[in-house]
Amino acid sequence: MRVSREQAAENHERIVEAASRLFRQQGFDGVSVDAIMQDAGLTHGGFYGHFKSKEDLAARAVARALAKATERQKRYTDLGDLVSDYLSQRHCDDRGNGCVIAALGADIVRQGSGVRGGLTAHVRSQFDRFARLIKGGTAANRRKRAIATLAGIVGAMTLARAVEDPALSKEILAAAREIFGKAPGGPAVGAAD
Amino acid sequence: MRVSREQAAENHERIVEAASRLFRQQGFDGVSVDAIMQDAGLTHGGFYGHFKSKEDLAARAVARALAKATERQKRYTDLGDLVSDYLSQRHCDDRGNGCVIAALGADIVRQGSGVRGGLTAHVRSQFDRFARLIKGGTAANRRKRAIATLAGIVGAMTLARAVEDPALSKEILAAAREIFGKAPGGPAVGAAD
DNA sequence: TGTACATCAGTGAACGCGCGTTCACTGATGTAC
DNA sequence: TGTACATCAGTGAACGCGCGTTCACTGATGTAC
Repeated sequence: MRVSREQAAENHERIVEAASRLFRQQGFDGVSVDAIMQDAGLTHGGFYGHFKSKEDLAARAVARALAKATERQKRYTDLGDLVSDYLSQRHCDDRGNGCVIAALGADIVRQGSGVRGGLTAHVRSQFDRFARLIKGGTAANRRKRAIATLAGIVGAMTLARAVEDPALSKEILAAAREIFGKAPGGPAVGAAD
Repeated sequence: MRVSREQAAENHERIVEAASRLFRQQGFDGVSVDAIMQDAGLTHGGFYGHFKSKEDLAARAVARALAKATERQKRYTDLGDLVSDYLSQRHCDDRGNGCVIAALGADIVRQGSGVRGGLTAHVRSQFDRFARLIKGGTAANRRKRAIATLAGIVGAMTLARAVEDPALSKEILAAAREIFGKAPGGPAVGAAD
């Protein structure tokens, strides 16, 4: 049963959205093409009319999630606010709609160039964005602190999700909010607090 | 063909070692029971004489890797040295013998209690170890800095491995070595550099 | 605007394959005398 | 110490299953007149 071109385009979007969420929740290998199509309200047979392969969809789904993240971050003018929201309990509990790097982490290195290339560009732009939000010090110092800050919040989220004990998880998030909210590693000029 | 009890025990160890390495290299889902047994020089049929299930082996393999990591870290008396070695190019290139958290990262949250419980205990002891190596500040401050330091090095390794560009990867490692080698977030008492 | 036909998005059965797991069997090891 | 037998670690064929992917088909959509 053919559908209209707009309907087909809408279906395409729904598949990418479903994949983007499900991959982050359950990993690339933890979600089948059939599960994605069902989530999008379709049957699995139509999949290859939209995508070359599951890997092709993975690259598009990751790109979609990264683009959304970039868009969402544009509203922050203060790095501390960004870090606080990133390290929130809500983000920790909602893997499907959160940071791709924290959700898929080590799996990314095992993916094809479609996924890894998109992620590399995103990481680069994140460093630039963070560096722009950091005050004081040389440009080189701000860049190093930007790198350390992204690494720190990604690692803290990974740890907070990995541990079984909710109290320990909350402690990790709180400590990381405190330390990384200030973009650590700046030259200790003023020596405040 | 029955083998001696010592031989059987040795085989058991070899299976755990192989799994420990292969899981870190290729992820839990990326390695089959057959591949692990072949790597250990055996055939797949004997697997269930040694382990209840693949998940059971995963828990033991992770426990083994974590125990080895703990043992290896006992030699460090300086947190900066530990951080430098952790963030070395060698560790970045050798996932199979490196940090479990950086190698399996987000996959851990999707594993059973056998894997997650072991990891939780390990993370706790790592925080204690790091806190003991940090000088200055209150105990509470040292603990927060210990948490931030572990998060930072885990996240930096995850990022350095995820990006496709080797130059960017090296830059991430270098920046993180510089920032996290000092256990950032301490009270700025002396204001050195 | 209305009709006739070509197009093609989506369906669901089917494919080969590799997975985790089971099991009857083998033959060297361990034990009892 | 030597012999006879029970044990059991490891083998390899086989299991059911779910996976990614293919394909003949359907029927509403889009197009040409």
